[in-house]
Amino acid sequence: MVSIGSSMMDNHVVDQKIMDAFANLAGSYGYKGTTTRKIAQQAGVNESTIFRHFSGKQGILKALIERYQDEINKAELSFHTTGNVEMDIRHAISIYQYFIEQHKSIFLIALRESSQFPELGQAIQRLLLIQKEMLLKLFRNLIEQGHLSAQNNLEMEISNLVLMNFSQAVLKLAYPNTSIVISDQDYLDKNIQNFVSNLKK
Amino acid sequence: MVSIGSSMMDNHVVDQKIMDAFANLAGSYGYKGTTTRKIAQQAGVNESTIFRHFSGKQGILKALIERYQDEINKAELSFHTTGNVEMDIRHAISIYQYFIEQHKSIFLIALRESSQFPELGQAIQRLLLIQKEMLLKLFRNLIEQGHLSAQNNLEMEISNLVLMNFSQAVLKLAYPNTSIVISDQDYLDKNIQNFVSNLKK
Amino acid sequence: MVSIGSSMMDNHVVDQKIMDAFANLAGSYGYKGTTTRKIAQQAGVNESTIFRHFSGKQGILKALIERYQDEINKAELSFHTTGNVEMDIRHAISIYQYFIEQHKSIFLIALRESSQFPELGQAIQRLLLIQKEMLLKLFRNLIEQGHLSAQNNLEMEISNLVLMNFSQAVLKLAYPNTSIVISDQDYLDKNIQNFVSNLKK
Amino acid sequence: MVSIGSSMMDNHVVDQKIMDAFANLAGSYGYKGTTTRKIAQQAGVNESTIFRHFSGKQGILKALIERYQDEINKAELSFHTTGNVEMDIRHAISIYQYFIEQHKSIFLIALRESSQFPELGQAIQRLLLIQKEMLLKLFRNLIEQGHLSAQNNLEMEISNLVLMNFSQAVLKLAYPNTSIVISDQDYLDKNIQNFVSNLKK
DNA sequence: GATGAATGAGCGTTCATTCAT
DNA sequence: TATGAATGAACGCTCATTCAT
Repeated sequence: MVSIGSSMMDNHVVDQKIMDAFANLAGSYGYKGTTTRKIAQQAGVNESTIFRHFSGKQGILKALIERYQDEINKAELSFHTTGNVEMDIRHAISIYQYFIEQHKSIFLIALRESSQFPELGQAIQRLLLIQKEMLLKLFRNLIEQGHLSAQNNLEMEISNLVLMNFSQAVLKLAYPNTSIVISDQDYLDKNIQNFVSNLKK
Repeated sequence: MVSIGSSMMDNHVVDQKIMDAFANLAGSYGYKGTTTRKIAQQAGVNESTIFRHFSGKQGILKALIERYQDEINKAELSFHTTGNVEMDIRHAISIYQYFIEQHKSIFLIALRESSQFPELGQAIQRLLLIQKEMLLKLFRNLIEQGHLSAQNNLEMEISNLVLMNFSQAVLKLAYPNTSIVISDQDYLDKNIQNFVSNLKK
Repeated sequence: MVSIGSSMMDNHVVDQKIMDAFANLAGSYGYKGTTTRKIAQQAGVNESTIFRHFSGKQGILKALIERYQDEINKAELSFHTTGNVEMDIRHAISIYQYFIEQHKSIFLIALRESSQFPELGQAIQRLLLIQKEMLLKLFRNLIEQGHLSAQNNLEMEISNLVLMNFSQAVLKLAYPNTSIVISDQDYLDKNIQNFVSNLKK
Repeated sequence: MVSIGSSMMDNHVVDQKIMDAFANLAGSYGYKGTTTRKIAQQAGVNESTIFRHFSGKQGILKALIERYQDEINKAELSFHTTGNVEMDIRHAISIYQYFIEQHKSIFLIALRESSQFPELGQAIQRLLLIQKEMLLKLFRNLIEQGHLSAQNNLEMEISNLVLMNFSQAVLKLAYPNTSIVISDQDYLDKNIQNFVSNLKK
C-alpha cells in the first residue's frame, strides 16, 4: 500500500487556503485591493509562501480561474430531466443559482476584473452558454416528448431567460439590499410559471 | 448680451477634462488602477491641478456620480408616448440603451466599484427603478387607451424586461465580442415584437 | 499738510497682518508646519500676495527678525534706575519677562529654528547680552552709589541671573503646565530677595 | 554558551541605525525637515525598511523617546555620595551635563518639537525633576552629616541651580559659539565654589 | 522548502512658488 | 496691483516581489 507523502498533501492544502483567502478578499475588495499581505494573513501562511506556491498574485487568480472552469464543467454534468416541465426548468435554473451562490467570490471577481483578465470574461460567457445549451436541450426534449408544443422563438426565449437569470445573479450579489431584486426562490416561483404558460399559449 | 468670463469657463473645462479622463481610465483599469498621474497625463493637466479642482481622487468620482445622477434625471424627462405600442416601447428602451452607451464608463465603474462606493450602487439601482416606472406608466397608458389589454402579471413582465435590458447592457459593455450578446438593434427588433405579442395573447 | 497715500498705508497694514499671522502660526506649528496657505488664510489675504509683499516664506521670517531686533533695541532704552535696590532689579528683570511675553511667538520660533536661521540665534543671544549688560550697569550704579557693597563675582552672579531668567522663560513658554516652573510674579518675589541678600552678605 | 541568532541581532542593529540617523538629522533639521528618504540614506537602508521596522516616521520618534526615558532612569541610579561637598555636587551636575551631551540630538528635538509631541515635553520635565530630586537628596544628606549647615531656601536654591544648568545646556547646544556660554568645565569650576560658599555663609 | 528581511517602483497628496490675466 | 490657476518637486507610505539564511 502506498502512503502519499505528507508534504505533497500539505502543498495542496496550502494552495487551497491561499486561493480561498484570495477569492474571499478579492470578492470584497477587488483584485488591487487584495494585497499579498492580507492574503497571507487570512490564509495563515507566510507572505513569501504565496510566491513559491504561485508565481505571484496573478498566478493565484489564474489558478482560481482554472478551478472555476473545472467546476463549471462538473456542474454541467449534474443535470437530468424528469419530464415534469415546471420541475425540470426549475431544476435547471436553480443549478446555476446554486452554482453562482457557491462561487460568488469568483463570479464577482469575474464581473469586475474581466477587462484586465480576459479569461475571466470567457469564464462568465461560458457559464452563460452552457446554461443556454442545457436549457435548449431540455426544451427540445420536452417538445420531443410532447410535454410542450414547438415554439417559433425558442432560442430567443431561452436567451432571454438566461439573461434574466444573469441579471438576477448580478444584482443579488452586487446590491443585496436592492428593491428590484427578489429572492431566488420567489424569482423561480413567479417566473417559471409565467414563462411556461407563455410557452404553452 | 453678456459674455461669460473666460476664467470661470476654463475652470469648468478643466473639471470636465479631468472627470472625463478619470471616467475613461477607470472604465478600463478600475478605480485603483486609475492613478492620479495617468489622469493628469490623459487630461493634459498637471497632477496637482487635480487636487485643486477636486478634493482628491475620491472627489473626482463623487463629482462624476453627481453628474451621472443629474443626467439620469434629465433622461427620465425626455420621454413622451405616441400611442403606437411597439414604437413607444422601443423608444422607452432605446432611451436607456442610448443613455448607458453614452455613459458606459461610469456604468462600468458603478458595476465594479459599488462595494467600495455605495453611491454607485444606488445610482445603478435608480437607473433600473426609473426605467421600470417609466415602462409601467407607459403600459398603463397603453392599456387605458385600449392599445393593449389588461395584464395579470404586468409588473413582473416589466421587471423581467428591465432585467433583460440590464443584462444586455452589462454583457455588451463588459464582453463586447461575446456570442450571447446581439446588437442593441437586433435585440430591440426581435424582443419587442415577441414581448408585445405575448402581452396581446 | 501732507496726506499719506492710502495704498502705501495699506501695504504696511497687509505686511503686518501677514507677519503676525506667520508669527502666531509658526509659534504653534513651527516654521515648516506653517504653510503659506495657512498664513494667507489667517491674515485674510490672497496666498500670492505674500510673495509680492515678501520674497517668500523665508522673507516673512527675515522681516519678523528685523522687527524683533528693533524692538529689542527699544526695550533697552526704556529702563531707568531709582536707587531702591530690590525695586530696580525687579524692574530690570520684569522688563524682559514682559518683552518675551509680548513676543512669545518669535521667541519660540527663535528657540526652535535657530539652527536653520542663524539670525534667530543671534537675536536670542543679543537679548541675553543686553539683559546682562543692563544688569551689570545697574549693579555698578548701585555699588557706586553705596546701595550695595562691591562684589567679587559680580559678573558671574549676573550671568547666572540671566541664565535663570532664560530658563524660566523657556520653560514657561514651552511647557506651561509644568511643576518646576512657577509664575513670573512668584519667581520675582522669591528670587530677588534671596539674590540681593546673598549679595549683601 | 548560547550564540545569539544573527537575524535577531541584525534587526536590532538596523533599528539603531535608523534611530540614530533620525536623531542626528532631526537634531539638525527638525522633525519635518527630516525626511524618510534622508533617514534611509544616512542609515544606509532602503526607505521602505524604515516602515517595516517602525510604524512610520512618528514611530521612530516614539522609539527614540522610549529609549531616552529608559536612559534617564539609568542615569538616575548611577549616582552615589562621597561626603566631599564640592565633589559630590560637581559629580551630580556633571552626570547631567554628560547625559545631555550624550543625547544632544534628542534633547534638541525635545526642546523644539514638544508642542507637537507632548511626550517630548514630559521627558524634558522629567529630566529636570530627577535632577532636582537628586540634588535635594544630596544636600539633605550633606546637611544631616554635618558637612553643610541647614538652609532656609534650600529648595529654591536647588531649583535655581537646575534652571541654570538647563540654560547652560540649551544655550551650549543651540548656540555653540555664543559668548554668554562658557565651557561646562568652567561653568562647574566657577559656579560650584560660589554656590557652596553662598550656602556656607 | 520555509521564513522574514530587504527592495525599488509607484502611489495619493501637499507644498512653496510662478504665471497669466 | 491683485488674484486665482498652474506647476513640479518632494513627501510619507504601500505594494508585489526577491533575497538570504
